[in-house]
Amino acid sequence: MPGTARVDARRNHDLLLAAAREAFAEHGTDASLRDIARQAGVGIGTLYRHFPTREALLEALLRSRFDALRDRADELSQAPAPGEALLTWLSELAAGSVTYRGLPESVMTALRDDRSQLHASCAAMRAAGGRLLDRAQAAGEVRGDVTAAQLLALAAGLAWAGEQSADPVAMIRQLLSIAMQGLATR
Amino acid sequence: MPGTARVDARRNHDLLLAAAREAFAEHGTDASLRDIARQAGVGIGTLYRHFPTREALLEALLRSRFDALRDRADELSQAPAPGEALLTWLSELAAGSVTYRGLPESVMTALRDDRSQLHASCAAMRAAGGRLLDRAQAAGEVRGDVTAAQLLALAAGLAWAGEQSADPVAMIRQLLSIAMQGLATR
DNA sequence: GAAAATACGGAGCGGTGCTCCGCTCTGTCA
DNA sequence: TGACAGAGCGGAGCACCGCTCCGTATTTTC
Repeated sequence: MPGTARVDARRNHDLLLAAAREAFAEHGTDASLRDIARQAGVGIGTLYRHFPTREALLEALLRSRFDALRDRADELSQAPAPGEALLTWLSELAAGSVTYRGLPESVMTALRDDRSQLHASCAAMRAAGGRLLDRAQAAGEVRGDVTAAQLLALAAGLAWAGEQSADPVAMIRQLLSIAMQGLATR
Repeated sequence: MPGTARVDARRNHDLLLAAAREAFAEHGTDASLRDIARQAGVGIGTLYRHFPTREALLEALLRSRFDALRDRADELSQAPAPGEALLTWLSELAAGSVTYRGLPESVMTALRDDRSQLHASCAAMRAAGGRLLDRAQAAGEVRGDVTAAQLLALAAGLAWAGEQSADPVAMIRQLLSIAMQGLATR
């Protein structure tokens, strides 16, 4: 998309992205889209033309991060200890969830709705996590009765619980510790 | 409050409660209050006079249930197996969370804000769960580094994850199974 | 039946997401 | 360089939201 559009369009695109990043960071993923347009110095119509849905805006902000998480999973699937690798990946996944309040909900919604602009990158990330899970299960280090969807739901649930707490990072770490012990075989 | 008010007031109170129960069940805890008033055949002002906040409405609908859960915890604290008792209680807690979508969030919000009308009953329930937890920890059946607040956050997080899934009941059961194994000592 | 107390209802305010369309500005081509 | 097609812009407008405020209606009391 860069280069192919008019220069004013490209400029507004970038201004909107910057404003959205700030607004989501401050007010969570349900920040006012009007405020974002205002902050970008742009009309509300312009925002909707560049990003027809809120998911499209989130996708533009998060795609690279989700892709990185997917690559990270593939990288970790070469690690010697499959169980440890899964723990590492889950930790990084959960850690990233604190950037925008409401992000776990957005991810779960995107996974449920394949028309969502966020769907593709989330699904790719889940698939990569699933491969990590499969390997840990094959190695006998993780309970066999757990699916990738459940794993993602678990991570999202813990991240959500963190959001609700006074110290999200500490809460997530503790809940993750419990969850990992719960995932281990017997 | 029953008997002490005007008969029309008492009637509208009950109509509102019935409409709210239905609306929350259908649309979750963030159902439109205007719709609830409309459904009750009452003005929006009347709704706000009877229930000044959404939490007040929820409290009226849930107080008895929370009280029952508190009593249940006290009853279970006499059970022979403290760990099993905790599992039973958590299961019942999580099971109740599926009645209204968004309920886990309401509970966590209420616990965080002691001015909320829901706060008292939620806090009492958490305290009762905490006693159950203490006993399980004293018996050496549950990890010592877990607090009542974390336990509630965990339960709410799993319930929230269930809400996001296609089959909430099955998802909650599975996540709870993982969580319980994670809570057990080593 | 009159007076006092209480409750009612909805217009109205500022906010939201989202659409639609007249106008502006940019890139292109003669 | 100047004109023109069309891509891009912006905000008025719609329907909804939570919430307040106050003139009116109803119930209770005397």
